[in-house]
Amino acid sequence: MDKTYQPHAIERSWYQTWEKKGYFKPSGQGDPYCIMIPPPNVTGSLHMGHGFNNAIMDSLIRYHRMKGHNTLWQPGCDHAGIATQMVVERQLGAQGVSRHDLGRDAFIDKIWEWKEQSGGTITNQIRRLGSSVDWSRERFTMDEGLSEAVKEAFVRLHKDGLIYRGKRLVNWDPALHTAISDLEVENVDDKGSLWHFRYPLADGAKTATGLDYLTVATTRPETMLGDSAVAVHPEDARYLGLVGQEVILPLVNRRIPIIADDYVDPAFGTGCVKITPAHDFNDYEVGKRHRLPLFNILDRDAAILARAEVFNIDGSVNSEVDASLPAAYAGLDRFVARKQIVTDFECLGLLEKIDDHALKVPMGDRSHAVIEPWLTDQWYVSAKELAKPAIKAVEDGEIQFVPKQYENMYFSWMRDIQDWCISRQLWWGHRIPAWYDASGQVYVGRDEAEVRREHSLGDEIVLRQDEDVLDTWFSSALWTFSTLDWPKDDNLLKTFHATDVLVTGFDIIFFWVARMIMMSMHFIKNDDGTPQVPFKHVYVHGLVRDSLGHKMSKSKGNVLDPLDLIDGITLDQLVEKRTANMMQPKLAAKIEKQTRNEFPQGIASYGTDALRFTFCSLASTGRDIKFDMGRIEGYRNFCNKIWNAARYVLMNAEQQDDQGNMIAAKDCGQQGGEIELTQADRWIVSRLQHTELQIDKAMSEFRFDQAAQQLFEFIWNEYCDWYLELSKPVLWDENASAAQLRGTRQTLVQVLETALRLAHPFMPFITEEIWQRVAPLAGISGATIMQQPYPQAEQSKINPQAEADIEWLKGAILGIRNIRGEMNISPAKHINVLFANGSSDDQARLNANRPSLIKMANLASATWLEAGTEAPLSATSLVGEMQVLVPMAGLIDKDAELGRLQKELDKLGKLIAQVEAKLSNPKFVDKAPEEVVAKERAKADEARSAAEKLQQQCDKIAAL
RNA sequence: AGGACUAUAGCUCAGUUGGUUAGAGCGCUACCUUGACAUGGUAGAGGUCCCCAGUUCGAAUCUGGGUAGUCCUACCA
Repeated sequence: MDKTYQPHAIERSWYQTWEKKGYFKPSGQGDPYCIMIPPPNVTGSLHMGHGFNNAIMDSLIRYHRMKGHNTLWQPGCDHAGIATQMVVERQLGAQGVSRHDLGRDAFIDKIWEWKEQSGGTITNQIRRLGSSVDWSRERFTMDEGLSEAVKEAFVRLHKDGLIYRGKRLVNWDPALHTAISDLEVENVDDKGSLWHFRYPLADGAKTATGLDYLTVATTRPETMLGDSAVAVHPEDARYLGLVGQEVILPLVNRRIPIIADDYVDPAFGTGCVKITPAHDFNDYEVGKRHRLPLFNILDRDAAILARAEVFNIDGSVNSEVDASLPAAYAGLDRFVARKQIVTDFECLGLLEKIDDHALKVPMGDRSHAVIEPWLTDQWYVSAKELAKPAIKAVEDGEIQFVPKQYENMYFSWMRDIQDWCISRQLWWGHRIPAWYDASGQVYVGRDEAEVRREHSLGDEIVLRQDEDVLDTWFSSALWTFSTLDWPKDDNLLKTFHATDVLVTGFDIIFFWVARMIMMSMHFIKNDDGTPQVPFKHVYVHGLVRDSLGHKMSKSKGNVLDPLDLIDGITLDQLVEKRTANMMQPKLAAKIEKQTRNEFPQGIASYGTDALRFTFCSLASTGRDIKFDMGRIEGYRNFCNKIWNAARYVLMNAEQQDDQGNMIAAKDCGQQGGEIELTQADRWIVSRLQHTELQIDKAMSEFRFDQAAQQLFEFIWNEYCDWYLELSKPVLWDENASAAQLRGTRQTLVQVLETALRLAHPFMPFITEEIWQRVAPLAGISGATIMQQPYPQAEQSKINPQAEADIEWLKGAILGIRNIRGEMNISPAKHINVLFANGSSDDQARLNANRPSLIKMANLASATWLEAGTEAPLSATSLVGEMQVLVPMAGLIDKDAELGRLQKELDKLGKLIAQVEAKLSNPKFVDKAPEEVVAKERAKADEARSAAEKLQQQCDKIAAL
């Protein structure tokens, strides 16, 4: 083995081997365990969030696979309608071609081309992350099978009355020319204005204060062209008499009524609200209540129409209204029209004032265009009914969120869920399985033939399929079962559904998690006919942020590619990567500066295992993680530590014990005929059992950080720091018996072999690489560590006596090292140490551990001082009652030792004061549980006795 | 506007049902190339657990109120 750990030398080849040999496929044996990968966008590339997500899922998958489960990790990608279409349109745009130039079919072909070309990026990244997904079951939401599932779901929901088509206000994205759902709208803070317009009263009417106009305040002047009323609060005394009368809408010269509605807040602005039902969601509701006509004044680009399209609120055309708009605005973009209209009001003397106003502007999450509420025909899923069982499943604990607080977020959204607009005016996606005849009558079916058959439509009737496609999230909502061959075959579905855990970020709980629950429970049934949940647990992890706590995003230029942490990247390459293809090239300079500042040396190569271990160690309670380069470097060092520990073990154990002398793993820790175990051997085996228990506990609670921590501490602080060192005096002892040597060698091997299995779910590559060399020494044959059983603690191997003995030994060594370190005694100096005032147990322990003690504390001698024998003047450390004495002569300065003792005494003094304060409080003694009081008493006694001994020592030295 | 979450060492974070001398990694200081490892070893320094009240024998932990930050949902024209 190389002297240092070189991750790139081992990772790729192991992954290829695993994949080629089919180790990622379900074993077909044991209880099923299944995770569905949250499908990344096919044309994107994985970022740190995916790396985090994958690290957790693969840890769970490998853990359960080793536990003997029939394990499936289902991979795949999402077609990501809008995002993907935008990417390809942008590419075409760079060549001066629009999608309309190509036409629908050719454009879709282009997207497929791009998907073929870029889809490999993600699968390569998933492989590099070591994710043990079953590639043979890889799915894409636009695959034929999944497309069938989408059609099936649509048709059935429609039959069940849960999908309908309707003309309503939707969030219209004027840049992308499509409707989007509420969730795809981001409300962004903006500083705007509140314009106060005067609307003259008709027919000479006057307000209570004698004015001949009403003043309305608006943030969107241009929509006044579509006003169909002015509303006041029904109890607003100022305007009571005017309700039912009319105002003349300026510029348009339309008479519109003054209505009374609770919606109006009399305290805000003037208490008069212009009502534009076709361009505002609240006004739409008001309009519905008052049966007002809707004046649609905008086209799909959000430019002003020449003539308003007029509908009543029920969608019928209102022929009584003259709907022509002032010609001056026709064709103007809404923001241009806004300026013009304000100017025109001013000219008419009808602009009262302009106030600054903070508001939220709705923006499309993809296009960042200002969203326009717009009246169109769209398809909707009616969500209320679907939500009911989905809410109940979480209430009943059939689905559990981890951490639990996310359940509240889920409930609050689900209990107030709105219908879901699922149609999109895009080309890339699942075409809606609906057909129209010449009169506009709509028919829903799996295909045209079915529609004709079911509705007895002859060939003479021309049918035209709906041009629209479905929201990407519609197909994603079916992911847990559409990937398992639904609706064609329920074999896999019966085995792996409900899946075990969904691992995801909180940002898509509404988009995806909630909808998966609704869809699964509608379509999939348990054996007893009850609705089946898609997964039993939802593990919600936080976002990965940069070192400053900022969200990573391309436009900020602070994204990290997990592969760059694995392989490393030079500074120049990183800058190049972050500033290439910028939407706003101006930012490039800033990003470059920031990057050069944060990574002056570029990024070193840390390897997959270190990256994964870092993610696991940071995965605590669902909170966001600030990615800290110090952590990954530390865990790369941890890998190196494991690597070198293995080198040491192999160096000592290879070609030493043939198979005949091998003890079976299960006997490790027991005294055998040809094997003699030291207390250190029993100790490390005992500590290993504790570690196994704690890791199991952590995994059952999704506490990957604790599992990682346990592993780290066991391997580094116990196995490497102590056990390996304790093995040296045995292995290097010329007088050691063959049985003792075997005992230690085999404990070294077996604990290492077990620890590798323990660590494998978190660091798959290094554990496999080393295990291949170590397993044969442990008498284990097997092709891969992946298929070995996960270590399980055995109560019989927990050995409190051995643990106490080694704790004693550690205490003595630490005491001596402390004196050595504090007193600046050269590490090269072999010193003589005396042990005094101890029990017979102490004496026995000294005798049993003398060689270890001498080696690890670098002593010349360790001598038991018989009672009554005068000790030379010494620096002192205590192990319980026993004194460990380092004679000062020629080594230690008197004042230095006094200083050191005083420091100890100060510490003890504080402790004693603290504990005695408690104990002298009668309320504490009376009320606290007895064992707590007893513990405090013992603590006080121990501290007092120690202080007393150290004080004596102090006095003795001071007296010189 | 409502809600959630966060605040612990210089930095990144653990800290279970209230009882720990409040921990880890990184960084820092000193010493050390000793036959697994300098991607290392040994020893050490470093904390008013955001603030204020309360409950309790006892609070980093529970309650209330602040402060600061992050986020979600809804939204007043």
